[in-house]
Amino acid sequence: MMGQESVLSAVSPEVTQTEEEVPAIGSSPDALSERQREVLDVTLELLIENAAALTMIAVARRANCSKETLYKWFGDRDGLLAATVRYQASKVRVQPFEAGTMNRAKLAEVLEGFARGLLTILTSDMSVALNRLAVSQAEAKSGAPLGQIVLQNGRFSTGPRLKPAIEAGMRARVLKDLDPEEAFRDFYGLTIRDTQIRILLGDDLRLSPKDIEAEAKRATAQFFTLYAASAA
Amino acid sequence: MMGQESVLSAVSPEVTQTEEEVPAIGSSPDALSERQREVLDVTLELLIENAAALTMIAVARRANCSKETLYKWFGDRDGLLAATVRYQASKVRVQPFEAGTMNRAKLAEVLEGFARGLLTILTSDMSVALNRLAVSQAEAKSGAPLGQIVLQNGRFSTGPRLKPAIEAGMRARVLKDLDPEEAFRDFYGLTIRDTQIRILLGDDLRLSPKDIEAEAKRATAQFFTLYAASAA
DNA sequence: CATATACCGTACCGATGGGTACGGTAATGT
DNA sequence: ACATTACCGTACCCATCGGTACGGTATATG
Repeated sequence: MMGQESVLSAVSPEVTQTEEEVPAIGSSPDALSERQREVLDVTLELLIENAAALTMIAVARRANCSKETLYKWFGDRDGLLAATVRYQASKVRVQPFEAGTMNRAKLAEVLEGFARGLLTILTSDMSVALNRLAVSQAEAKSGAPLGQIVLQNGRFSTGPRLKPAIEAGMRARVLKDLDPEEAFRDFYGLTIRDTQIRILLGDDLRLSPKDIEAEAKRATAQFFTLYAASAA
Repeated sequence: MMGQESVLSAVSPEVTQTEEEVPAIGSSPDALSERQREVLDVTLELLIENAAALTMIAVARRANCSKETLYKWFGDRDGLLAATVRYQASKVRVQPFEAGTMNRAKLAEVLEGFARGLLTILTSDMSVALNRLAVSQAEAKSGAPLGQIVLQNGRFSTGPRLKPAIEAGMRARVLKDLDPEEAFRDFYGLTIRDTQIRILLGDDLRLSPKDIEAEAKRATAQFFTLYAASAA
């Protein structure tokens, strides 16, 4: 017994002899086999289509696998969900921002790119579906804190990634002295405003790429208004 | 038959001879009897305690009423939920802001009060529970758009209420010329930032009254930085 | 008193869905 | 060739829950 055991180990005691697949970049896909990734893709698919209809049989049927296999791999329904969320999160790895000479134009570019990315992600069907799922499970004491994973992906991952740029901006005297975490949260607020919550609540608020571009520019300009170093 | 019929009108084929209650302004308490309000309070209670355990029998038991009565009054489960959300929304009516002389200090006071209120509401257990519920039901095509009601309460109600103040600020040359709706959304973003979504996702982020006070002041100051009229 | 109304409490029904068991099959290893 | 492994598909069990039915009681009304 135990050739491919439960993935939701969170520890993965021994397993993982990885006979075929390179773990790719660090992201650590938790030793998911090709087939397992297929299953998780199906789960995401169903989740986006209709979260209410996301049942074990539905997944098994569309993935052409048996329920028994699902339970063997993922333990139970929550395990499947957690694995799915983690899997999706692992797909969105981004470049960590390379430090270099920093000036206002460069910082503006980084900020704008960040805002664009954030708006694009958070308004996407995928993100909306995952956030809805995580929110609705958030109160359950179930050991799987989906919310944390989602936050990791939508906020905590981008936050630390942006902070170095802000700090570089401070060192280059482009920005005032400030707490990078607070500045980041301000920028986040200026970028997202009420967009995400409205979408999550079902408000039909769609952003075209043009809208996103404009919003990113606006947020960036506002950020500079708040935090640009006063004089030279 | 039919003395107190289904509340979730939306259809109510014949009924509604309205022998007693004026519908007041649109929203109105929808002619809820004392006993019905009791039931809805129980529902809210259960919702806050543990939304997953919010079952018809649970409500009936704690409210000491029969399931049959619940169905008679509210039609079905969704009807009960919708009535509950609407009921709670009806409890939070606020004063509509009285116009008067406007200056920077006065506007700052209004903004700060608004931000305080918004933060207080959106971080409360009640709001979190209702938002979780509405978010998780948002995709369902069910005729009851809980999300709209919740938005009405958490954003759309406060938005229009704040706009007159912003407009007054513009007229008094305290603020630049701007689109009140956009300015409101900016202020909303500066106030809430990532607070609400983090709480909804289960992040244990608690704000003390002191914190809320500070956040409100910060958001207000930032808003003026963005939008104060340049010179006199 | 008789009747109707409104409601409670309990029992019941049917569907759904999580979780398990089992038989069959294809591939792999010895 | 045989055993093992991993898996599919189906059938099955069981708990839960939405929704309905029914009997009983208190109140009001004529």
